[in-house]
Amino acid sequence: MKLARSFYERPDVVTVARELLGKELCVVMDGQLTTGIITETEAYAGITDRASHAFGGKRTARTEIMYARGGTAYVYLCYGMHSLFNVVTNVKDVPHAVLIRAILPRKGISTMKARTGKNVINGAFSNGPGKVAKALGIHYSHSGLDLLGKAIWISDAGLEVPDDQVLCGPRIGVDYAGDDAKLPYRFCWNVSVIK
DNA sequence: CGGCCGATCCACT
DNA sequence: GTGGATCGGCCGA
Repeated sequence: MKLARSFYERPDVVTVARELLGKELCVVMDGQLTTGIITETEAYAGITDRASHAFGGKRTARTEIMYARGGTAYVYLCYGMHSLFNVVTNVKDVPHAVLIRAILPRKGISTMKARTGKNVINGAFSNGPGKVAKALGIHYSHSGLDLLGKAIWISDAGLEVPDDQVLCGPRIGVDYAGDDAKLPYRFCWNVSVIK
């Protein structure tokens, strides 16, 4: 069942990041359906969060998408070669977002393998935000798409994600953010217990 | 307009 | 564990 607008528009981005674990991210690109269970997320808490692109209320052509209403896709290019996919949360003009860092591929696996080439190492797959977007066919030009639309949406797969299977800790790659880099805004569902 | 840098990934040692 | 790839976005001049 597709998640409703109200799921994304809630005020606490950290809660949304936690609850996105176990949900199914579904994407139709190039006529191909690919989906995966979300296993790792990070919250970016808007204008007060030094690690966020919207820190200090900054608005640019790129970050403007973060100010859209909850349930919008924010995708941007990192290191000149990787698209990173985020879920915009909270109401319009509050630039909160959740980065999807890892998924467990579910449907369209052969399509994902074709897109990512030989990115299958030690049994892991689609772990890492750049690889997730690549496997799902998401490009930074897709930034701004509605998550209640027909290209990208998220479903409640009916999976239970108990607290004792969830790791919570600091975010990755945000050392530049000072004290905010230490905030426990990263959630990881321990995949080894899923099977 | 020039220069710096990044919410990363992979090959290689 | 480490360094290179690679280029859009952002800022300062």
